[in-house]
Amino acid sequence: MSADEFKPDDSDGDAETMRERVLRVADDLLADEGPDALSLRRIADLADTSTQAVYTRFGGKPGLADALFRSGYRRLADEIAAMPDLHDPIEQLRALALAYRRVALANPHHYKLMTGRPIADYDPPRESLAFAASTMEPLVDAVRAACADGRLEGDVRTVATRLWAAGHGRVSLELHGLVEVDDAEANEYFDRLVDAHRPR
Amino acid sequence: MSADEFKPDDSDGDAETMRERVLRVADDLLADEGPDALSLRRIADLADTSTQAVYTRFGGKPGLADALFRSGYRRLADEIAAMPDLHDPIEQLRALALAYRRVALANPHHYKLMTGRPIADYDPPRESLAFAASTMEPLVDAVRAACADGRLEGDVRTVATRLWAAGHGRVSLELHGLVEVDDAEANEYFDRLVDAHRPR
DNA sequence: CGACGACCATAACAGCGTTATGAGAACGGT
DNA sequence: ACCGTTCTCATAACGCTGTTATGGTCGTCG
Repeated sequence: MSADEFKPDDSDGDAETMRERVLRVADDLLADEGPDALSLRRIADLADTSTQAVYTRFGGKPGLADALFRSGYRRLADEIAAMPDLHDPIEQLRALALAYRRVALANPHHYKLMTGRPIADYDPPRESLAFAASTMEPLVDAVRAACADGRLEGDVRTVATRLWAAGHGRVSLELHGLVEVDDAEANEYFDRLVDAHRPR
Repeated sequence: MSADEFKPDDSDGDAETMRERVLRVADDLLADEGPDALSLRRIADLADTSTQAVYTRFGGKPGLADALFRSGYRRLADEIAAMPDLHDPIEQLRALALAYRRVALANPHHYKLMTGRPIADYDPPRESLAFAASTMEPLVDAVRAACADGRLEGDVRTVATRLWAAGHGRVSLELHGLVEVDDAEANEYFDRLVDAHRPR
C-alpha cells in the first residue's frame, strides 16, 4: 500500500505534496466534466489516496470547493497580470473586458463555480469573496487612469463596479444559454458601457 | 399521456392534484431553504406521498427542477404583466428594471435556479430557455416604443438584450455577495445604461 | 527510548437519486 | 357489465454521495 514516495520532513523540492496533487486532480476534473463530476471518492482515486486525505488537507468538500474557487480567481488574476500595458486607459479597459470574457468562456465550469453556487453546501467565505473582488483591482486602476485623463467621469470604484457587473451579466447569460454567444456584439456592448461614462 | 386527472364525482372543485401539491411543496421549500434543501424524499413526505409520485409526474429530480425553473419565470412574467403602463417608454424601462431586480432580490433562491445551475444534473432544455427569454418581451416592447419616439437608437432586440444582460449582472453580483446591495446605486446604474443608448 | 500527535487507509453510517416490483384504481372495447 | 390494459403510486432495494469513527503507521520531541 502506498509506495512511500515522499516524506514531508526535509525540503519539498519539486515533488508534489498530497494537497497539491488532490487540488490539481480536482481542478482538472472540474474543467473537464464540471462541478457535478466532483466526488471525493473519484478525486481520491485519481490522486491515489483516500477521501480522508481530503479531510485533513481541506476539511471536507466545501473546503476543497473553496480552494477551487480561489484557484479560478487566481487564474483570472494571472491572465490579467500577463496583459501588456496599452498606455491608453480606454484601450486598457476594452482589453480587460475582453480578457475577462475570454477567460470565462475558456473555463466555463470554473466561472460557474466563481460566480454561481454549483456545489452543495459551499458558499464562499468572506475572505474568498474579498480575494475575488481584489482581482478587479486592475480594472479599478484603468478606470482611475481614464478619469485622471478626463476620458471618464464619476466615482472610480463605482464606475469600475458598473463595468464589472455589466460585463459579468453578458458573460453569465451567454454561458447559461439565455443569450447567443457573439464576440462582435460583446465588444459593441462593452464599448457602449464605457461610452456611458464619458463626460458629455 | 397525462390528461388532467379528475377526482371522484363529488364537488371538490378546488382540490389540489398531486402534481400541484408536490410542486407547491417544492416551491415553498426552495424559497425557504434554497436549492440544497430540495430532496425528493423530503418533498414526498411534505406532500404526503412517495418519491415515486414525483417520477410519474415530473420524470425525476431534473424534471421537477425544470418545473420550478418555469415557475420562477412565470412569477417574473406575472409581476411584469401586473405593472401599470406608464406611457413613457423610458420611464417604463426604468420600472421594468426595478421590477426585475425587486423580484430577484425577493426570491433569491428562485433567481439562482433561473440563472445558475444549483441543482445537479439539471440544465434547462431548449423550450424552457425559450420561455425564459420570452419573459423579456415587455422589455423589448418598451425599447421598441422608445426607439419609435426617437428616445433610443439601435436595433431593438440588441438594445433590449444589452439592458437585460447588464441588469442581470448587477443583480447577480449583489446576490452572490460580490458587490454590496444598494438600491440607489442600482437605479443610477440602470439610468446610465439607458443613457448609453440615447441618440447623441 | 518512549509518549505524543499528525497523517491517512479502511470501514461504517446516513442520506441521496433512481429503479424494480407489485398492488390497486381508472379506462376502453366488446 | 365485464375483463384486459394502462396508469399511478407505495415499498423496498441498489449504488452512489459526504461524512465520521477507528486503528495503525510514522515523524517529532521530551
